[in-house]
Amino acid sequence: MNEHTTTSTGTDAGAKHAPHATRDKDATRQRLLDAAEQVFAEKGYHGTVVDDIIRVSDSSKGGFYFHFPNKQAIFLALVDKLVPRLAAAVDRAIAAESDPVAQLDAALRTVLETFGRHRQLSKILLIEAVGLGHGFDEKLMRTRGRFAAMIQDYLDRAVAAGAIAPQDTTLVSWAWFGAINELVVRWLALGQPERLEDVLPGLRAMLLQSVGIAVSALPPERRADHDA
Amino acid sequence: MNEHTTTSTGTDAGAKHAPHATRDKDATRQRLLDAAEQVFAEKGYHGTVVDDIIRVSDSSKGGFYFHFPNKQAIFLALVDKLVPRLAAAVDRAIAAESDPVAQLDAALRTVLETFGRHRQLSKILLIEAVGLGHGFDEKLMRTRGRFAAMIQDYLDRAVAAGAIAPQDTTLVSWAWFGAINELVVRWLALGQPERLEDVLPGLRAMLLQSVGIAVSALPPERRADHDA
Amino acid sequence: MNEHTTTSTGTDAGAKHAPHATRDKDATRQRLLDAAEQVFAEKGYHGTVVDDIIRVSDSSKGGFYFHFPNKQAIFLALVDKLVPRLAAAVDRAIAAESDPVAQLDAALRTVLETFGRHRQLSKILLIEAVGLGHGFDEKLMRTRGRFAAMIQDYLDRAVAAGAIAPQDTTLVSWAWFGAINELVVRWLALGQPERLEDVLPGLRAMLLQSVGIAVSALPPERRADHDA
Amino acid sequence: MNEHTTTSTGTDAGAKHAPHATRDKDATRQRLLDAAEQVFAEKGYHGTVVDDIIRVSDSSKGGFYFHFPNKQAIFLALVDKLVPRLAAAVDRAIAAESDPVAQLDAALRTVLETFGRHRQLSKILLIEAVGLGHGFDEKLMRTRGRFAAMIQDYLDRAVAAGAIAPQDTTLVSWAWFGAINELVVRWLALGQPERLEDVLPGLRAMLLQSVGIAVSALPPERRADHDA
DNA sequence: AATGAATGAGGCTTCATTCAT
DNA sequence: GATGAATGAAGCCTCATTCAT
Repeated sequence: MNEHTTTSTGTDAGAKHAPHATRDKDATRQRLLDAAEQVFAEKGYHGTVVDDIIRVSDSSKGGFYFHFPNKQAIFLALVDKLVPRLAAAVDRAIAAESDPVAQLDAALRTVLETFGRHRQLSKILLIEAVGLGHGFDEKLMRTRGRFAAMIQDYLDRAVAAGAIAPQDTTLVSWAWFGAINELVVRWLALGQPERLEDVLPGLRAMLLQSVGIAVSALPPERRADHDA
Repeated sequence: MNEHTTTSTGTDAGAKHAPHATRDKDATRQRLLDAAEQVFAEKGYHGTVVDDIIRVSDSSKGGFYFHFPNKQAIFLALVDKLVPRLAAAVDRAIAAESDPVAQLDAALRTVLETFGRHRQLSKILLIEAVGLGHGFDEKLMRTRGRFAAMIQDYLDRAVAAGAIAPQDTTLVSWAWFGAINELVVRWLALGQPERLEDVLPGLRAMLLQSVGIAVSALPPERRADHDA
Repeated sequence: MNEHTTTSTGTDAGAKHAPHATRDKDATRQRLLDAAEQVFAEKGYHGTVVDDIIRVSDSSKGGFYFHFPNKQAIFLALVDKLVPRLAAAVDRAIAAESDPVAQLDAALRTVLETFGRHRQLSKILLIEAVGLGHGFDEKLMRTRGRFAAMIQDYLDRAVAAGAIAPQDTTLVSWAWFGAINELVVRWLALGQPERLEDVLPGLRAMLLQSVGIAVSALPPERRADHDA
Repeated sequence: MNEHTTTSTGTDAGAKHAPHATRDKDATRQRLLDAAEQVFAEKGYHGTVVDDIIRVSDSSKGGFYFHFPNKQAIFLALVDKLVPRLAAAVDRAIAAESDPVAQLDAALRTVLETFGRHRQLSKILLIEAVGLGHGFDEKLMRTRGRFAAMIQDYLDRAVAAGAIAPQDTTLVSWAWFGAINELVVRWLALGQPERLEDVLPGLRAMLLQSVGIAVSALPPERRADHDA
């Protein structure tokens, strides 16, 4: 019934006299989001019933509908929280490097680590959000497009920098997204490879080569072990 | 798309003495499958109501449940019909060529043409079948794995033939599948590019390069026009 | 119990040239009845689906509805076959004796042996036929009433013969029927006692005493073992 | 018939500050039970549709399934409410007397009066609950066994008190139960005799004699119509 | 007589959402 | 803000029965 370790707002003790106990309100909302994340990842969107979220969050029907207008809304709120987070992390990683190859390394590592660390979010973003129909589809494609755009942006800058030859970066960016996405999904669904990060060396090589950047001739099996 | 051509007895044109009136049974089943294909593609799995299929197929509740034990079953029947069809077509295309590059060209062309021609099947296979939960998930991953295996098989033979360097073909095959898949999904959801086949040249170049096969330096925009 | 070999008409070999194979017709009907008996006893009236009967009888929907207008009809046909059979057997047993006590012994033994031998019929008659609603209820009460009437008839004759004192034989006959019925049901449902016939001595004593006939003072535990 | 007197909170007449609005919840549940009692008695278990109960109780589908997991559950809830009620009443009646004969009189009177007053409950308990299949059967036999055990307990005490001779009280108790049961069923189904209580004298005499207690030749209460 | 595909009314149950407290 | 009982539209599926062959 209570704050269940309010992740986000539990620490700033200053806000003692918030009007109408804002803390608890936020806490409830957060508990609902946490529960939703867990249940959606576990049972999928349609497999999840609002009561599941209520139960796991230890709140109530009324509480749920006070914070979210409907089931779809909490799902989208979840997605909307995840995407910018990941996007920002990738942006930061890229910005920290200057060499295109190093940038790709950094970005890839960020993506894989993020997904690797948050199975639940990953499932929601990459699996559960697919095939939902209605307004979901566009939402999802916009999300995917956003990732593709980030990749394309990176590629375009690489082209501009002369690091790679001019090419259809739009197409390539979607293809890259698809490739990365599939490996994550495989990991989520099949548990292969054991550690998601293990796909990094092979994936890196493949992507670089795909845009014309020669990769050292080392056999990937070798690299996989001591690369990073 | 609705071929109605009864698979089993399609050859004897006269068909005077159809044994056990198998004609009508198969025809009804086919009408149901056709309707299901249409409705599932349009509304998605959960958006589709059994009554929709009944109505479109112009049959009845009882008829539906006579032929399929439940809603899920007809969906899987659909998928199970599509996958082998596509797989066989690709196999055939590959078998018709001997040069690895030509094989990839042929396979890719087959895949894109097939999907391009059958929007509905494509949506069902690549979008609707995702995130369905239950026993669906494994089913889907098995399907994807099957395609990945086909790609890997191709790649392994290319390695054996010395056409490409040894590498982690498992990883690459999934990545390829993801890349191709994503471009088809984009086309389905966003309508870009207008004709799915237009992704062929760029995709082809990208994939070949990704495994270390140098592709002529022609800018892809150029090639797109007279390649194919 | 499922003789499949047409019980009723199987023997008169003369009827070779019956019009339109009457033999088979009756055989099918019998197969359906046999199957119905089995399935009704197993699953109860509502738990039984017509398809069950079809399957067990190895016939067809059409066949079923050719021989019986509906599900209810085959059930009633079953009951209507059983009741006269049992009634006649009891009548015969009674007629074979002249002493009232001997008559009761004979009748009781007949009833218990019949039920004991035909669990399925018993279940249908005494359990499944109860609480069916509709026109069933009256049918059932008529059946029970018929048995009660038989008992009353016996009692009345005993009264007339001076074997027992005048009393409300209507009431007693229903009570007797209820008592016997309950012991059979208990055996059917609980399997107690192991052999239905084992209730005979105790039941006999109780019934006789209930109408004022003194029974030998032997403790029933004793009698139960070597009486029969 | 519909007492609506909430069992749990019925005593505090003021009930101003009902905690957690338990009032309404219980009231709804009770309305559903009342409605179910009525409809089940009228139409039987299978003849009753959940919608009937909804309508009569003036509640809603959701309300029904909020209070009971399914149709079967409300039926069993009904039975589970009736049996202990009757059992307790009988126990009380017996405890109030010391003489075995007086005890039987009291118990019998209680049973017949209870059933006589609650036709609906009686029908549910003695008729509708029979032949329901599934888990119902055991439930029912347990119920019947409970009544039989009560009777047996009474008889055993009578034996111990030397009021009746040692005998197979298990068998007799079931037989008694069957006899009583049948007379009630007859009254329910055939309306004979007009007042259920009218079976008392005859039944009493028969039961007492059945265990060896001589009943005075006095017509009990004039011997019910002076025999038939 | 028999076959079995087809029909469709109707049943049970689910679950997103509302609302009085 | 929170609670949880109540609502009811809608979905899936069953199954007795019909009917063309």
